[in-house]
Amino acid sequence: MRTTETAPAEYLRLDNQICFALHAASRAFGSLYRTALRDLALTYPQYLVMLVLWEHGELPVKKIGEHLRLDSGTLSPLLKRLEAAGLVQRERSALDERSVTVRLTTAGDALRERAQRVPEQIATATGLTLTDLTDLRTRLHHLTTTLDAATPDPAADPTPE
Amino acid sequence: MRTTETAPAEYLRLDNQICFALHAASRAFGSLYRTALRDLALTYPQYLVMLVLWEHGELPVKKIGEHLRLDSGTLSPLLKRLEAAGLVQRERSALDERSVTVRLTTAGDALRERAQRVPEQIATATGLTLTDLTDLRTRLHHLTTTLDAATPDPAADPTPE
DNA sequence: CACAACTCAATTGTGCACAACTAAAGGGTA
DNA sequence: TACCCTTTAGTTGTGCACAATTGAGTTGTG
Repeated sequence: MRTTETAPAEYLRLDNQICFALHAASRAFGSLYRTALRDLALTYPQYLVMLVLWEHGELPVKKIGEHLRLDSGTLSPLLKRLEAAGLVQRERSALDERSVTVRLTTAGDALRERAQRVPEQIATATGLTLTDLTDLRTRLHHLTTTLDAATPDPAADPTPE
Repeated sequence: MRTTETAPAEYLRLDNQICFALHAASRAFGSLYRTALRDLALTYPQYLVMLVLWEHGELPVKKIGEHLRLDSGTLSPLLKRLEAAGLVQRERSALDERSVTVRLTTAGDALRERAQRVPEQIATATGLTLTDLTDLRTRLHHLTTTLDAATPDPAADPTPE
């Protein structure tokens, strides 16, 4: 007698692997970025924040969090480190004193130039064609959207009778 | 005058998105697992370790690390927490005193039963077919292998003249 | 105006990832 | 046997992710 039926087990084992595959791939990307970003003295999440700022110029913490799906618990200390590195400046908004505006310094803006070559390095390392990269990106984006929709928001009212 | 050519910029921006897509997808999976594993009182990485042990029964720390691509810096404290929870038992090997064997306790083995339903919940939440899941898993696995090969091993001799 | 509800950032606490290092044990060779 | 090199866990320190909480500020409503 077995504790498990084999029929569901095969199916079930599969997505254990998909979650692990995603976890491992994410960490492998992390290692690669760590290497590529060493010269810029940025961590990978710091680089993501800089990308958002390079694109949008100036944003409140809240908006950065929306772009990156991160909350203040992660961003506050990260932004302090970027400020300590002289790359950004944080200033409490005059219009709404609750909000803190994050702005690039001259050094932060200048770093953009040196960061230009990073993505190409990464793309080469993936060994994928532009088409494959686009396709994978699309799938992952779609997957994230689906997963987010399927995950109950911990802040949501659990029983709104 | 622009600081950046538009031609490479389009190409370069793309894989900024792929790395972010992977990062976001990984974290979205994390949230989903956090919810699914709440009843089992396991974190997602702890669940991965348990999966390895359920499959292989008894392994030294080193082997667990090879399966999950994790080192002792991550595994040692994690395994201590699993031991404190009564799920595993750690014992220094008699044959090789450097090695620590990790074994499931009765409770750890019993948890397998309750964990059976987790993967199905997850698979459903992805909203993907079995075929799509398999395909994505394969792509990610391949991507990880490629990335690992492209990432210089930090422990490797940097200039072997 | 008063007050409740909400918003935003920051803080606290737990856990994971990883580099760098330490310590103990094992294995090989002069 | 003595010495060196390697292997294996563990420890330390830094940084990220996230839940829960705090506190200041804002908004809506009576």
